[in-house]
Amino acid sequence: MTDGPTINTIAARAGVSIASVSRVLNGLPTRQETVRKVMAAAEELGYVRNAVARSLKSRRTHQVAFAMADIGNPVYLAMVRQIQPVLKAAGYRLVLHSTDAIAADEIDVLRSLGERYVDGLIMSPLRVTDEHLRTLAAARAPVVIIGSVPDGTRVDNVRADSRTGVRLALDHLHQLGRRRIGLVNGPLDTVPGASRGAAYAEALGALGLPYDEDLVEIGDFYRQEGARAAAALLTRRPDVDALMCANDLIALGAVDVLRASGRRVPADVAVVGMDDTDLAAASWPSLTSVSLGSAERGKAAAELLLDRLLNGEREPRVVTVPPRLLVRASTSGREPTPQYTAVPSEPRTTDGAAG
Amino acid sequence: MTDGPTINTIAARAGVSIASVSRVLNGLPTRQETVRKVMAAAEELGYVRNAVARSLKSRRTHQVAFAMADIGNPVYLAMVRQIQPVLKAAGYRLVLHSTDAIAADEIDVLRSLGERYVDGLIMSPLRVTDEHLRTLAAARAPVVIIGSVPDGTRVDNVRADSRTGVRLALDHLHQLGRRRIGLVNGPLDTVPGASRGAAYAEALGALGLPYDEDLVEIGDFYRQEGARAAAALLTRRPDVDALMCANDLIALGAVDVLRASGRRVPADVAVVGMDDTDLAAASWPSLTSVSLGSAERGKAAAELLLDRLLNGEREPRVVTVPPRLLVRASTSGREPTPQYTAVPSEPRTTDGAAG
DNA sequence: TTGTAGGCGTTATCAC
DNA sequence: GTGATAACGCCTACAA
Repeated sequence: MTDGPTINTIAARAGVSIASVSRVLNGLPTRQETVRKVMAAAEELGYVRNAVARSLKSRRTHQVAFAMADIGNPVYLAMVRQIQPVLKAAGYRLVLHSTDAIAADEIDVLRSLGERYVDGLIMSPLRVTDEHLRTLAAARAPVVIIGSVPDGTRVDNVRADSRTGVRLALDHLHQLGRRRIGLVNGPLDTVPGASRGAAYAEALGALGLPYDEDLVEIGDFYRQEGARAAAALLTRRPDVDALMCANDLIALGAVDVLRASGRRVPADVAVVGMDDTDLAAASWPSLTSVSLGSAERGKAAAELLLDRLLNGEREPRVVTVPPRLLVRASTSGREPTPQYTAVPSEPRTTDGAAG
Repeated sequence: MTDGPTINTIAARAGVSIASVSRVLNGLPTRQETVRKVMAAAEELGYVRNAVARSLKSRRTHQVAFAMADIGNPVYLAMVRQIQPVLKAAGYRLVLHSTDAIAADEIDVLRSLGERYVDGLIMSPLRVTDEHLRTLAAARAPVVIIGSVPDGTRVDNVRADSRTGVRLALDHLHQLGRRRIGLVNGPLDTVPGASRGAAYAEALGALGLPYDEDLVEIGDFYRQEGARAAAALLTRRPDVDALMCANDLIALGAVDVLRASGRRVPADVAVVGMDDTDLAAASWPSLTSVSLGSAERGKAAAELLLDRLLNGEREPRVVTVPPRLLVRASTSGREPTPQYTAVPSEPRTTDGAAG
């Protein structure tokens, strides 16, 4: 663990100048003999390039940051899983930030781009405040935002379409003959909560169903909160025959409550979740869920960022990932063939525990 | 997005030398008037320190890397969730590596420490080969290994104890009156597979139960592989009354198969998983699982590393995290109060989708 | 208290 | 081809 060798060390050892060492190491045209000497010296000394010095000179770190609200949330993990390999293939490292959904922290991350420790940033903020937009405009490195920003914002942007997603779910439930479809939503002051609430009302209208506020309950995006909210809704409207849930965790909580109340899923009440996290396929009954394409959004964001790193001056682009309805047992009643999609199909990956 | 200001820019603007600027920015004793001028100039110019130049000089990046086998695996995610906040609190950034369980990639990560883009590394290798050990000994930055290394290896090391873990599970099953306890294991050439297999045999012996190779089936650490292996075992031994599974995914696959074969869980066959991933609590019936303390191991590793970064020359330390049996419905038959442990209890974290 | 100058390890531009 | 030499942005003796 002593101080590593530098090109100076090598130059001395090989009896050449540091310029020659650098040339050899970078594959620039050099006399064979020199190449040999330098390579030999580098080999013997166990030389490794210093990435920091390199970055200072080249103004490139080959690092990209991903800032998410909560590293514990499966949705972001699905994104990380896609982002990581894309960046890795392009020779970039991934730096992770978890902002705990605090706006100030997100702003901080944006500002810290000025430190130049990364070449770019992918960020998935919970809300987009004016301050976000201002800081964004002044950002010192390319940024890709996952989540909607106001039209006209000059930034690469990857969006989900939860409006269509909710519509898909309600159409499905309607086709199954359900007419008293409840909504268990998250807080309305979050972007997803607001948009899903509005989409629910709109979809009901399109189906010719009345909007009944007794059928709507607000909780939070957790299993327990979902359970609580579902229970409240069931008390008010024991005749509900379907529950649209604003995410999978809420849906799992709803299933818990339905089961506890002696109702069968889906025979008595059909349940639809959202986000299609790993838990949807793993639960029993498996959960019908609207995928908002977390994985695709992550991949698209990584690709947008890489593209901009190569081509800094192109126009900002907006990518919208279409939703997809994954019908499983919680609405169809037929449990699909067991198939687990949580882990990639690489052979020989184990669970990493030792002992 | 033009070139950011440097201390030179500020010095010019404030009419002082770069040394004074640096002093002010670092809070060294300076005349009030100078401080004022420098701060004003810095403010106006929107100055942000360049982390790369800083690192070159200070030889510290304030970054730490975490190398895991597979970013898709819940076990590693549990570790990342703990590692991240610990590092963040200490002012370190987290760089993520996913090595796809390829030994050569892991060696690469170890070697790349010479590039000095991080101050230290936490690594959770699948197997520890001689080359790992050699590269480890020559590593140019502090490393913490999660997973067992040979005794005497001079490296900070965090271990699970799957031997005791398997023992806990088998004791539990035995107490429930189960006597024909099968094992659905992963590949024997992985560290976890080997140790869990041995632990199973040992625990049976301690309980006075015979070892019957018909009760043991090898698959891989995935749900589908687990299902296949469980099916094979059931065909051979239809009278099995409990299944010990080498991880949660295998256990979920086993439950699928048991259900498909008309057996009740746990009435006919009790099932125990391992690792206590989020899926264990989320599935139905909820899964009894042996926690090997992934979260604790992650936290311990981060703390060991931080400690060494402060105190480079202390003796290597070995931390062993004790296992814990979490009894749930797949063995006890009583479904516990719905409670979701996948996400932290921070309020107001949403699922991050927008639209 | 402040400024000058050297160095952290590389890359790149010059002459030679 | 090769070797001095000047950046990259910052910190820090040392000198003034």
